Amino acid sequence: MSVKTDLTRVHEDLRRRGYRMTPQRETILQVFQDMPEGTHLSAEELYEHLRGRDSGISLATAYRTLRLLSSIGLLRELDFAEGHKHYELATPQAAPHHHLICVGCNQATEFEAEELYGLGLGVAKERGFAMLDVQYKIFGLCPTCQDQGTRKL
Amino acid sequence: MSVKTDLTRVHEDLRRRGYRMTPQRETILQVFQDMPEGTHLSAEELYEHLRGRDSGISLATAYRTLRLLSSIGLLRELDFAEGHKHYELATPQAAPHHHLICVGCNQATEFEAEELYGLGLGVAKERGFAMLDVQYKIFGLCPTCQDQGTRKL
DNA sequence: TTTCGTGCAAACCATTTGCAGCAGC
DNA sequence: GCTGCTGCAAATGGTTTGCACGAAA
Repeated sequence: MSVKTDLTRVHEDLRRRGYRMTPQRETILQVFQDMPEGTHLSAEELYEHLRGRDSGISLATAYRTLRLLSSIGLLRELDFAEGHKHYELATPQAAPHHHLICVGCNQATEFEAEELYGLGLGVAKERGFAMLDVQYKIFGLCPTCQDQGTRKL
Repeated sequence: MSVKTDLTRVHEDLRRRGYRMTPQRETILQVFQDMPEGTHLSAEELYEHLRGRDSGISLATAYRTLRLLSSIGLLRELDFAEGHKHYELATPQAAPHHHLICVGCNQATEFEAEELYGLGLGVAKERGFAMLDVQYKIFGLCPTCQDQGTRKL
């Protein structure tokens, strides 16, 4: 789990597919690794972190890297229905965490539910699909937003 | 289940909230009702159908109406992670259907899984949320796309 | 040295919005 | 007649792309 080992692995993952390791890609991965487990960032949020580090990495590169890292399975692309994507470190296998989303304040809380993974595998297999990911989302109003009746249209 | 009864109900749903019934809204609803159960359309796709009917309804109105009808629960907003939303008739209660999505060709297949609704209710309740909707998605590669190895990046 | 990756700015695409006229009720 | 609704066109916001230069391997 050391950072050094991790980077080496990433480097190999990239090269195996004909991609290169660059300081930008390294930095972006580092940002995700430095955050509490399960944190998810939008491209814009990642860009803010990068600016904080004076990395000089452009927004375009942030987007390109997010896409690349997702495509090789290092990040997971999340889509809450709010107009932009979020990304999180894809912990190798392990508990895929699902989300409870407040449509009032857009806050997303995580939770686990083992059975969802198996269920997905079953359905996928049944239809000859090779499953890549499952996402379960509950949309609702959090206690605070229920009080305020502030569902924004 | 007659169309006439349905429209009256919609009319009332709208008026109760201070909205008006217009021919545009009626037509758009009709488009959804005329499609096979469970069909989902993007705004752009709806617009094509509207053009086909020579309705003269603008794209802006299509968007506005989709949002409105979703907000009062007549349509359900779906979000496959492909950059634009889809909408489908929200059958009053009944089996919420979930989706198996091929990331290669973007085709979405539906399936049912009763247990997902109850699971959502449980998690939501546990945290004081008022649940509005649950969506379960399985991402993967359909048989055809597995063969072609055509996951588009 | 050959590609691939990056920054920049312009382009894109889905969606939203300001406005003036039109239409429910 | 008041006010919400619509069409149009312009604006917005997230994301992608063309290009020329810089840098992995």
